[in-house]
Amino acid sequence: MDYKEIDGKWQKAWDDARLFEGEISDTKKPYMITVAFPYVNGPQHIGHLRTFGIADVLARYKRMRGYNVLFPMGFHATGTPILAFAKRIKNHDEDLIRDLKLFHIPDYDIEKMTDPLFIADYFVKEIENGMHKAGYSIDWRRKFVSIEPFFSKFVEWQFGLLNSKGYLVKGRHPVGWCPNENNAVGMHDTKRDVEPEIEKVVGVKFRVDGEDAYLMCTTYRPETISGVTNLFINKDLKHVSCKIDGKTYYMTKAASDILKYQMNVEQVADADGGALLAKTCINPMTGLQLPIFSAAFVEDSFGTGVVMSVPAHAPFDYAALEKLKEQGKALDIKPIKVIEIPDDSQSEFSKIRNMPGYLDIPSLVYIDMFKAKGGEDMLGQATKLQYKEESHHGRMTAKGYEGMSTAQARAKITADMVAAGNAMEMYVMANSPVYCRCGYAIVINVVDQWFLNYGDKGWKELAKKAYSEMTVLPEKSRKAFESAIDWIDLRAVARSQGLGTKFPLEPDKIIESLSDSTIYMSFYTVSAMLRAVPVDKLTAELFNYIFLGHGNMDDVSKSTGVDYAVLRRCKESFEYWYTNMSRHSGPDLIFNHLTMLIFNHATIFSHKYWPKQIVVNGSVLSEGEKMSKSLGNIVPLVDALDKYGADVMRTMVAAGAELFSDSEFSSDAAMGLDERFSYLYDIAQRTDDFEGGELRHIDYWLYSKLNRKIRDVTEQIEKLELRGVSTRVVYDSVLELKRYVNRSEPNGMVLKDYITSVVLMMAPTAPHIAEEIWHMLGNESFVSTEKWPTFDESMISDRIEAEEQLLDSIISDAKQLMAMMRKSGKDPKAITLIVAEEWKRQIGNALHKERNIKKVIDMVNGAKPEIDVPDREKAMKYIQQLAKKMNSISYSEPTQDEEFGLLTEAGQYLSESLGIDVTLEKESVSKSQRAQNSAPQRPAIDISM
RNA sequence: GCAGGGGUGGCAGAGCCUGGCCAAAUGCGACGGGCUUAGGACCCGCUUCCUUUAGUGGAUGCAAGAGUUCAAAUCUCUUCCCCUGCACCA
Repeated sequence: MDYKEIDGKWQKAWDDARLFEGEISDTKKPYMITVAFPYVNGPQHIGHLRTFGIADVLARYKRMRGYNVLFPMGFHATGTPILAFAKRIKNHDEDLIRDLKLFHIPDYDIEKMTDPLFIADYFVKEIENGMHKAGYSIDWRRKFVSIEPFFSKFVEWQFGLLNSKGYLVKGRHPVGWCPNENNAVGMHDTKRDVEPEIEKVVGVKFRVDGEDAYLMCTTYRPETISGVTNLFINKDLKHVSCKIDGKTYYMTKAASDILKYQMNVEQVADADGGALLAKTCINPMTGLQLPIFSAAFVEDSFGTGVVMSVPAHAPFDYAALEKLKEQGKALDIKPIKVIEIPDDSQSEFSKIRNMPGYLDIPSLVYIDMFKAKGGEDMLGQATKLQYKEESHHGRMTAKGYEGMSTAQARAKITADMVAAGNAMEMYVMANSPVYCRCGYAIVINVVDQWFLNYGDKGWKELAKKAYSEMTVLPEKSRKAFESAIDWIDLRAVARSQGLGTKFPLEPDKIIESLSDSTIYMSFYTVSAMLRAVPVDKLTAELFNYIFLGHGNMDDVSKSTGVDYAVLRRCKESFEYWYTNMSRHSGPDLIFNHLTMLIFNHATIFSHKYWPKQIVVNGSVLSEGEKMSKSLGNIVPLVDALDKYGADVMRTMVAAGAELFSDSEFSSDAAMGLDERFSYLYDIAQRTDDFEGGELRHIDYWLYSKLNRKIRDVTEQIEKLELRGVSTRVVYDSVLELKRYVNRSEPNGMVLKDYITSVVLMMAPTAPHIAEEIWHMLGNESFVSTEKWPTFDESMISDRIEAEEQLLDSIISDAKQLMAMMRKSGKDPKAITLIVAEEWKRQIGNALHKERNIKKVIDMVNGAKPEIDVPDREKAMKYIQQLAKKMNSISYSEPTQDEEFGLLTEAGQYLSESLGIDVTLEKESVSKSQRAQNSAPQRPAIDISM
């Protein structure tokens, strides 16, 4: 098949007919589909086909269901990536240039890509071209780019609105920070692209006995505070005393240098580590006096450089104390156990705890466990396992928290301690040191920032309400959104660099590029009309009128100078289309864009304009691997479309996997699809070669399969379970047709009916081939706007399908038998099939129903027999045989005569398939010894030699 | 660590919600055979083990273990393992 020619032909025909241009209608219900617009910093590869392709399948399906469908598209260019792209070109970045060449981008264009606007413009065109070639049913009149001035006006309006609602707040937030360059660093700004992992920990204050000063220890395990027996410092490090919020603390100098980014730390004086060892502290939970020792494992710049020691629950602490004891120090320190692991838990701990020698010191158990195993970092591994098992199975024994789970106690103790002023929350970098590209180690800075306050309670409630009314596909991603809505809190909205809209409250900043695109979908409803309006006329008043219905047309027209007809059409367009919108994207956007979209819609638009559906889909693997530059398996979309055709690619990538999982591109699968499409195309061409005529068993079978298919596929496509749709429509249809054609001479009318419906069901995923076959079948209309087929429940017959299956099992049984005979040198001449008697069916059905042998025996052999049998002894034997496999007895619908009739009709098919004469007889008249082996839907087979 | 998703035959992947007709669809791959000058095309068979030289039988089996049930890939619990996300970044 010449896919390229077919694709081009129908794409042009659709364009000429302006088939996909959405206009509002009085009679048809709207259905608007929007996809997260593509970011224009690179060409499209086949991965893009997934989200956009699925959306297009839905658009095409809904169109066939009679909806007035609008599928618009725009382009995203705000933020820093395009600037970074231009910078890399300027620096002649070889990797990037090589990638671009892979996509056949000519040198003279690459040279111009030092200009960000050129880049954006270039890829807008590239992507639009690819989308056209993929056959998306997009209304292109509405496209816009997110850096166009008229869109910026819309974004400014939105932020003004959010500010007036009080959702823009100034706040403080921990970020990875380069002390050298003085700016925030994310993963992309670090050496080897390491994400700085910021963790919240608890800083516990231990008051120095007899002084108004404290030693503070950061800990992940506040539940063990009452088990603290002493503190550790490293006396060889440089220490200082410093003031934090009026209180004096001792810590290492390095720690205080780092901590000053996240709190008010003022260094007062140097402090001598050795002198600190002479002091003691008070445990804020138990009041115990704690000595201070020196230990080498204490790190200079992690936390405060002061560590609390819990020998019962921390292998490092236990080991350090043991070492001290060897030196004659810390002799009176005894581990204090505060967490107990029950004996019956499935922990490693409980397996060996009761061995002699463990004086109720959990950490010692873990240490010995790993000592026995040997290997590196014995204490580290012991710590890890103990932490894990105590977190999982542990129960508190500490005073005041007895019986609590470790997790509960951790939260409760933290809260109690903070409330009493004995602890504070602070941040540490879990994977420190992380280095900025400039070479400096990154610290944590708590910075002032403008935020969108998604933590606002009222707003959250509103978002939850909006979400609860939405359809989410696939259903199993629902929970992810629920936790995202709960979790999302302050979100920084301004950045110091990047393309985009200026932040109204701080005009030297740019609005962060996910924040500027939370409600842009609504802009599609008016973009084509507003493009003609001078930008300075796009005031807040105008947007308030169009999107919120504020004010009246005359006033707005007068004050903005915009023609009232334009205003009215914009308002009508928005109010029509935006009542029914489905939003599509990949799962990576759940925790940011999609959640923000829910929040912003909920607060900006009135209830009827909230999104009705969110669809999240997986991505695409290329030949079994994730697409990546290093593997070199990135396939440019346009190349693939040219090589395999749009429909093969659409079916494979968009419909090749379940919604949430990754689909896979492979040339094998492409060949497989090509074969099936070709088969459908060929057989459609031949429908007129066959006569009509009275319907036979096999015709009813095909109708049954077809109607079942329509029923199931309709149900699946509604849920966008496209893998099921494509296997049923493409793969299964070919299998069914092959069987139908093999079984006997096709009925031309039946064949055409079948193919017509299959083509209609193919239209959303494989629209070009569907159009081609549709017209080949003699239709003049576009299949793209035809009606989706309906099914007739009465044509779906389990029985007929089971009966056809019976033929298959007879054939395979007989083949097996003949093979066996030939193996032993015998030569089969003819086959007799012996159909089981009626009483066997009755017994089988009774057993199936009653599941009770005695009852059935009674029915045959009792005082008042309900089942009439010719020979009671035989019948008893038969019951016993069946009883053994009670669970697998199925109900037999066909009577002996019906089964006989079916086999008679299929006689020729059986003979041909087996290559041997097949005759039939009933059990009662058969003289064969094998006749008694016959069972309902399992005729006995007698082979004569 | 927290949150979400998952673990099915050589591979991919259905089935699980609504337990029984499930040794488990379908596709790919491997193997054997046919067709053919040839074949990456097409057709047939086979792809857990045992049994049977006239069949429909049996065992084991859907990460591991336990439970519920007449009956478990499917329901419940526990454990192990894998993937994704954890923010100012599109």
